Amino acid sequence: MKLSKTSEYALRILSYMAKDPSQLYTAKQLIETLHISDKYLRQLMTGLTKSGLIYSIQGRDGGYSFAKKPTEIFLSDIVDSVEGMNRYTGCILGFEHCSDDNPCVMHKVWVEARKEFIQTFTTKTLDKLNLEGVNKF
Amino acid sequence: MKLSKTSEYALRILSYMAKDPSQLYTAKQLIETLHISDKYLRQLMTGLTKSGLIYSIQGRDGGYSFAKKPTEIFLSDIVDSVEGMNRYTGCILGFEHCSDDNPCVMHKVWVEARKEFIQTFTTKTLDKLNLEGVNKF
DNA sequence: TTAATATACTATTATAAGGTAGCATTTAAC
DNA sequence: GTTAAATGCTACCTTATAATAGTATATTAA
Repeated sequence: MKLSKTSEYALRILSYMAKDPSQLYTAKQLIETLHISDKYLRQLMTGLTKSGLIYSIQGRDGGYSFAKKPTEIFLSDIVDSVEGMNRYTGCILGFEHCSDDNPCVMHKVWVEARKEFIQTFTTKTLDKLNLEGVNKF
Repeated sequence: MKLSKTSEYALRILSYMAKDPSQLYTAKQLIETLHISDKYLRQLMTGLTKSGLIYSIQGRDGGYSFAKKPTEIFLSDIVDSVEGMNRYTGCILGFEHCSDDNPCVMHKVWVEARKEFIQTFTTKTLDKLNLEGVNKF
């Protein structure tokens, strides 16, 4: 019931940016505000750029900004772009061929338990979060 | 939204054993039926033994059996004993001090999303699973 | 008491995730 | 053009998880 560290970072960064979505953010600024290591953040941002959630401007006075509006970015989009689709689906017992039609013994329990999670993350957009105090930590 | 491989194995093994809970199962039998590697399964079983879910009988004609009845073993007990308590709780954004009183921006969303998971795993016991075809994979 | 058949323990190896380093590339101010 | 300030790329290092190997210990049947 954990997401990867990389997902945590991606959600933190984009939540922070969503508070003022039209701004251009430099890597330096994000690093200092959110306390994420330099090179790791850049890698992550490159990934988010390639997946189309943000765009980057290279060179002097460059930085990152939203490519889609926060009203159009679902939380699941962020997780999916970092972890690869379906990372957080799949059988809890690790069976390859487990499905609704051919369920493992824990299938029903697992599917119901994660339904709320998937439901929330595929319907909530970035702007729906209460972004007050987004960088207070 | 994943559990560790070790949790997967633990759930698989105990689900299998729960179909005939009074039986004494040898490591060999579990390995052959469930296709888990020899030494890894033994390590795992030693851990489950220490956490009090099963007991082991050493020596010739030994094996593993339930220390608690499947009706008394919650799915969360199994996961907790393998992963350590609270492995699947904690803040989705990785903030140490995030709590109901001092929530991060995603706290509310996250708490609601995982509620069903925690609810299910802390209330469902092993015997409540539909154990038909537990070893068909 | 010996041999056979179990589990227990400890150390090692392999793989994946997380994180770091250095150089290359791009762009705007001057 | 040159320089400064920004992102991009690739390779490497570190740490944690997963898996393996070998030896020790326990128990029972003969």
